[in-house]
Amino acid sequence: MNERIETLVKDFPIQAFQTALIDWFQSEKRDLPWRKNRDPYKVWVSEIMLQQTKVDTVIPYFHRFIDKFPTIEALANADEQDLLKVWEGLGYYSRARNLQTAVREVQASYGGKVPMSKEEFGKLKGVGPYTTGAVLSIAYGIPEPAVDGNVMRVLSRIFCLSDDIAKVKTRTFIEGITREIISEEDPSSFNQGLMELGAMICKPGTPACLLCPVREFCQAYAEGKQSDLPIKSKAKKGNTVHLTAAVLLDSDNRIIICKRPENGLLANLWEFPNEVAVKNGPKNLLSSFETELATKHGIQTHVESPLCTIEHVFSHLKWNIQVYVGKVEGTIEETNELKAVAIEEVTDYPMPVSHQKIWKNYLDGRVTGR
DNA sequence: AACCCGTGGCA
DNA sequence: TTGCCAAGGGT
Repeated sequence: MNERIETLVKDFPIQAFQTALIDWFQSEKRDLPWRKNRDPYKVWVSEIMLQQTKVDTVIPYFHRFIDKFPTIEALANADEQDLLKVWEGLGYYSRARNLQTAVREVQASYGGKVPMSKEEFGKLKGVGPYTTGAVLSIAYGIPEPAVDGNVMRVLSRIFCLSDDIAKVKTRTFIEGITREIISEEDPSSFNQGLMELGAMICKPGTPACLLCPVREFCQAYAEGKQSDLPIKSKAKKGNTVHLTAAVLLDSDNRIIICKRPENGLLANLWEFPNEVAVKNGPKNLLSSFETELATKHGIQTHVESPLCTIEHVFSHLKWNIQVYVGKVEGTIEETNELKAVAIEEVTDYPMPVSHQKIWKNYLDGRVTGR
């Protein structure tokens, strides 16, 4: 244990803190679907879904996911497109693909049973330090820290830490603190208690200290600094990318969609043909767009009329999409990356929310006769 | 270490 | 409207 952690923990009433936190968690915890049992697979799925995602958003996805893929075997054998369709709209799609890679590894190397050692489990794709601690403590009762944003905020206030919680080093440091104060008897309730406290009481901004079960242990509260902690450096805001896109119909009124590359942003999801817009006038823009579609997909297109503008904000960039309606000459040659599908079949394909917006706009326009 | 990777809710 | 935030991990 390093010297700074030793100093912080030396006079901290560990036993009393554990009892207050765990008792509060036992009586106040929310009734969440992944808390119905300790099936390591279901705990694992929930923890992946909850990464950077709110509980209320995850709940319906969790139900649909477990309904469709109830076991490790079911997920391991699933088609990736079916998997992405269930994940559609949840974001961070590599989580889903990494999870499938990981359960296949569990099938191949661990007889289909989620491994209990942090070395083995933590090595799996998409499983980092937080998820390792969360799954091992909740499913198996192993006293391993599970330090997420909640825990960093709570412990920054309890111990009055001014470290920047945006830094990886700070998470490692707080894991060290947690290792010293975690309950060996009930690490599951301890870890979940810290997170539940962060979510329900010890919120960002102004926390509800008067309702806090561990207020008497909180140094920030004692010093009136609870609203100034934790320290978190700002993320730089992303640039805007201007795109030109089109809903294209072939001579059979089928819709042209294409598959995104297998790596990077929105990997392997489907979308309407689009290109980065060139910085020229509208006429020039559209003709160069048609040229790019011909070069890239080998399709002859006629972009005809504007449909809508879509603004879509990502965590690290923004899309501004000028959308048009147009036609493709004849029928296209379908490939793995390019398809012409019936109007009713478009939503069978996993699409990012930005392109779902485009499709909704197109269908609304058809209904109103635009 | 810094950047990439989604989305929706909310002050 | 804009920025911030949410049970992070990969590279």
